Amino acid sequence: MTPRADHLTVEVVDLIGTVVARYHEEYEHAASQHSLTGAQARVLGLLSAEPLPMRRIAQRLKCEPSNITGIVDRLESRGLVERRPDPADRRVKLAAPTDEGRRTAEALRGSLHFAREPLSRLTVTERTLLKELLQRMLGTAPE
Amino acid sequence: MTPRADHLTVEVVDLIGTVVARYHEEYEHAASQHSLTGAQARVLGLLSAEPLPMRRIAQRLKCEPSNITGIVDRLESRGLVERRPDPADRRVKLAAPTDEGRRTAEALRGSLHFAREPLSRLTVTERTLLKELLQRMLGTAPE
DNA sequence: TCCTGATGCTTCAGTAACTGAAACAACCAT
DNA sequence: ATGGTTGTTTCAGTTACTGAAGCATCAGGA
Repeated sequence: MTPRADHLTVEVVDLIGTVVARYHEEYEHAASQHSLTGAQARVLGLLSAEPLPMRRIAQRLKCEPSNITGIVDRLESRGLVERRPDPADRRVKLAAPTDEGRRTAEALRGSLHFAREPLSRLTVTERTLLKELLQRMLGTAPE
Repeated sequence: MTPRADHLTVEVVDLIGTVVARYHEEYEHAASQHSLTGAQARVLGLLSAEPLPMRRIAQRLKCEPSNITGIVDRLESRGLVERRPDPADRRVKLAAPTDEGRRTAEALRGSLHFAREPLSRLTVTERTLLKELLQRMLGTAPE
């Protein structure tokens, strides 16, 4: 009963691959419309929710902290992000979006077509169904 | 009737974002287990289906041809890919996997857990449903 | 046949993303 | 205070990527 590579599963995986590719395309496109790289857009998006220490950003993005230094440098030199001291720990630097950074992050979210265009082909019932299937798949289903 | 940012849609988009992130993680991980970068793995995967001119690889990966030169260079220097002349057009070079390249591509496919692990949480009926929803969403539904 | 323009690949310069090691400051427990 | 740990940066080195320039080849006319 081990469906090593049954036809249906392969088809679904292929579809997910297509979704991933399209999502990426759109994300990079939206980012470059605001003169950001994908990595910069991801960091800015994270920070727009909440200022974070460098180290946490690296954890979220699953990369080395030394990498984040450079990305935040570039965002900072463009006035989208600033580094603040952490009052609780003087080793830590908190990266926080500036007002302009927040505006850019907002605009970025808005230009992400992926939210609207492909999903608009589904009815509300179908969207709910899709949501539940994805939750089960990801193991994040509420019990 | 423009669901600008209705709650359900946002939730689904978030879930898709999670799927995308997890897919990428696994892909990069699988690639690095074979000492390949993500880009190299993608090119090798493409070629394992069929040898291709540089130009076509660039189109598929949506990047500049000059970029592909470097990636294929690295694959070639590791003996996974070779460049052959195209008998029909002497300008063209076909990139084709070597035997070892084919074996590596095969092993890579095998170590892609994403195919099995998350989907195994769904029943056959659910998988079929998911397939249909994704097809409709991507606009590739068979009418 | 000889131009001429388009096409396919590479080379080059320049930037961004990334890793891993080393350095430094500040933290924390003894 | 000592010493180990942690957070950030710096540095060297690799890969991925773009855009411009160059070279060879092709394909269509005059």
